[in-house]
Amino acid sequence: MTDEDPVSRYTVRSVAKAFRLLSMVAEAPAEGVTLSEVSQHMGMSKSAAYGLVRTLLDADYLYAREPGPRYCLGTALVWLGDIASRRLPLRDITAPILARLSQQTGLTIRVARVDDGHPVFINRVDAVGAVRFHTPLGVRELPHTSAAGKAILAALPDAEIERIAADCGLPRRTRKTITEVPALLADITVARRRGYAIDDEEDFEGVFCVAAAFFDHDGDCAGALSATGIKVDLPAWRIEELGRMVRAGADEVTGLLGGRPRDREV
Amino acid sequence: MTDEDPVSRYTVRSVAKAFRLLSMVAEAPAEGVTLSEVSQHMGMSKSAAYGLVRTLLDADYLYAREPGPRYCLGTALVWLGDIASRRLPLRDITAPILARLSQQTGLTIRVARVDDGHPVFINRVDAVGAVRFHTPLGVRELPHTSAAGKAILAALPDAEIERIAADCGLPRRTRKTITEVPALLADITVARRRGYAIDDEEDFEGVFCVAAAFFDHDGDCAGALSATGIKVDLPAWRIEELGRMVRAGADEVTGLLGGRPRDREV
DNA sequence: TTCTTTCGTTCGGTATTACCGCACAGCATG
DNA sequence: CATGCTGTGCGGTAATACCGAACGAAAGAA
Repeated sequence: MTDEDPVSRYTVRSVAKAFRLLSMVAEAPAEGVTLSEVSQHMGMSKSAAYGLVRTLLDADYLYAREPGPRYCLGTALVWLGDIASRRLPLRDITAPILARLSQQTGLTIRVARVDDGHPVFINRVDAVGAVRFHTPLGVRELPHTSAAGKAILAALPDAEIERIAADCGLPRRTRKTITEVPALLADITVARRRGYAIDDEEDFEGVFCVAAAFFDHDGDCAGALSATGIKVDLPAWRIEELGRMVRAGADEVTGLLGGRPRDREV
Repeated sequence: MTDEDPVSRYTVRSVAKAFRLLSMVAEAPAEGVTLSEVSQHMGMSKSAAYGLVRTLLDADYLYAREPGPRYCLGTALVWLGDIASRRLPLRDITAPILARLSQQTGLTIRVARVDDGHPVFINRVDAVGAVRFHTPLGVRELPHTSAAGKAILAALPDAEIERIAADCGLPRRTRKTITEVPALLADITVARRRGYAIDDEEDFEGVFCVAAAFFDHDGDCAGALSATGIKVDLPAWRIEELGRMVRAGADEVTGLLGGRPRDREV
């Protein structure tokens, strides 16, 4: 066997397998998975899967739900995830601003940080009584299908945008997703002038987002705030108002970061 | 070597080590840990620690913060923790009640589920502008030092309380921690009559908690709601009012669970 | 009922592997 | 310059995690 690419020489394979297992459980239905499903999806014998699962159970990374047993994500992950998210500096700084925007707008407000041009949402505040969007945290999202992603791209030079677009390939998510680089650049040019970016059903049908980026002390984009709602609830005048509010919130974050906004025309 | 107790025959040791490493990082300062600290605390060579860390980095369970590199908990844990906590049935049910209580009281409201008589907090809503308590989620807490723990104990027969007390040994946390079984039983008897439990600086100096339990369809205690504040802000009349509000919130949760409250006198 | 299937669990044996020791490179600091 | 830290690489070997087979139990079919 001379496979070198899939894992580096230094990768501890058992650990990588354990993480693949956790990802599999995370992507499976909430009821959990059975041991046989694990062994099948992981391509390993039942006894090997059993050992892995037992290890995860002992560490509370999984728990067994009767009947079945069906295995679900355990409380140790709640613990680690809580600590990890609390330690993200952006989260504490932005939390009160998220809460205020959520109250003012009655919408779901999220904050993303930048990861190589891609947005990674790190916190979310659902407005009371609002529609709940099942948006994951801690995942690198596509930059061209979300308002936050486009707000982040807008802070980069066009050449950089083209590089990122080439990397991820602008996959289609809905009928209205922008899948061509020129159209993306045009949309971002408009966003730069306007001061906020818009996602008009480009990620999910019927869902509308408004987002604005904030900047750190180097003038680099550190992330974006976004407001998410149902399109039918958002006439043009409301979007304009939302854009101003999100823009103001993002500028406030920039101030708290001790940052200065980069010139709009990059 | 004939050690059998520390790990069962089915434990995948590398994975257990990876989890110990994550716990270590979680308990270390927020700035992260260096490779040498890892190898020391884990009792393994630097090269072995390097392999583990590389594996965790590749999976985004850790990320390297410059300078140093110092290793911190990564976004994959935010992702998994978010999914895990969203899938806890109690969390969705109680979320709006937490938000309402937090607004009404201006305090931090938490919800715990039961794990063998111990409370495990699974969600928290900080009131805007309130003091932030650094209370972890997803961890089995001591039953006798928190209001939530005592509210949960109050739903158990005295014999069961004595067993749990013997298990964890009632360790002291502050000057006012109850460390003797008779005093604990007396405190819980009062809580049963009153309808809510109190933690009067028994876990942290200066911190006061009020909690009430809720019940599932079997009449078993499923968890508790608690309100946490600074003692100097809470005169007796306010505590009484808080107790009524928390009790009402917990009863509401009981209703949503399709449950019926167990008879107070167990 | 009885047969059949499928589940989770357990146990040796062996091929795989993860670890230790050592050596080297990049930075700081003295 | 020397000296103390880092993190990074590479063999060799002891440790190990995996496979395959088998068992008891439970669920479904005849």
